[in-house]
Amino acid sequence: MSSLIGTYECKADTKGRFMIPVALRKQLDLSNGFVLKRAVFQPCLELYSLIEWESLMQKVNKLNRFKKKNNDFIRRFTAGVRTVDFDSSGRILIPKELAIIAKMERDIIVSSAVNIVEIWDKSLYEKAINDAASNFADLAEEVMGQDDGNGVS
Amino acid sequence: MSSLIGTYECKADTKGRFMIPVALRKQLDLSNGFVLKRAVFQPCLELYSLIEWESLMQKVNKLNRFKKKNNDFIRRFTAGVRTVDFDSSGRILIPKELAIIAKMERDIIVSSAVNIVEIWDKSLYEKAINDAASNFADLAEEVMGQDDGNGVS
DNA sequence: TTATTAAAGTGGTAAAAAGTGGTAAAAAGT
DNA sequence: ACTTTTTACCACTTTTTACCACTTTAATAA
Repeated sequence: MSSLIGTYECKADTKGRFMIPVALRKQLDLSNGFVLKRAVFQPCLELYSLIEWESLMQKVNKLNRFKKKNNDFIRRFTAGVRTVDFDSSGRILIPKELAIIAKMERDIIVSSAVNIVEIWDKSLYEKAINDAASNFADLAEEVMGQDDGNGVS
Repeated sequence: MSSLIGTYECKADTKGRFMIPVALRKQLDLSNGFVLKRAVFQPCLELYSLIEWESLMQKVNKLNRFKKKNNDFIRRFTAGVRTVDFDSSGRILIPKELAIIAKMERDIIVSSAVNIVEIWDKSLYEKAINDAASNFADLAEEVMGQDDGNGVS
């Protein structure tokens, strides 16, 4: 699958449904449904095409479950998976539990991340972006910002 | 066989019964009953379809029972195995001993783990998930390999 | 053993909650 | 200006919850 492009803002309705922006929807393979899951490191959700998910699971399926590490990995990685579909009007419904995990309110950010789509509550998204930005600044300064005249300006 | 997909939250009634969510139930082969057992590594229960269980038992049966270690393993592994069925309304009853082993209270998590279903007390599940998150990067690297473009983000 | 009692398990149902499908009007894009 | 997309609803269906009443199994005491 070619990589997806775009960050979009949308609004959820009272039932927790919202429309995936057309521009993004056009890039998705709608034929087989999707898998929505909680992300591992961030309070957001991830949307996989079913194809993508199944091929991941095929790999996971090869793991020996009598190793605790594998067992833990499988559990953590597949935590909070749900299948979702677009309804007749092109909306998806975020299951209650997942909406709670990602602290989703009205304003939603839908953002492509290579071959999956991330779904965020808007304010958390902005926070994450800002945090990442300031970390990056620190990192850049630490690595490149020595006062010896050889730093990168 | 394609993998099971879904993490659901349910509530047990006073008798320790709860409904397997339809979405998950639809994915299960209901014709032959199920095997419920305590997990090896974690305080949770595992639900196997009979097919899945048979194939696991076939592996176990290959072990040489004249070795004490194997014998001990088999005993422990098959301890607390129970067959369960859905009742007329699609509920399953967790046998008392198993409920105690998994410390199950009202809030239950039912979660697919590739080809079996794990059943957890909610608070223990959350704890397990959070514990796993802290070393997920290491886990993922070890379990799935990395940086080959097919890894897990 | 058998009668008595407690605990575990079964079956069903009304009411609440969650999810589905649709549409008119507002907003955005062309 | 007109077409497309999104929002904010409403009405409806399905699923789940929280019960109650009953049957079976197990445990205990006479």
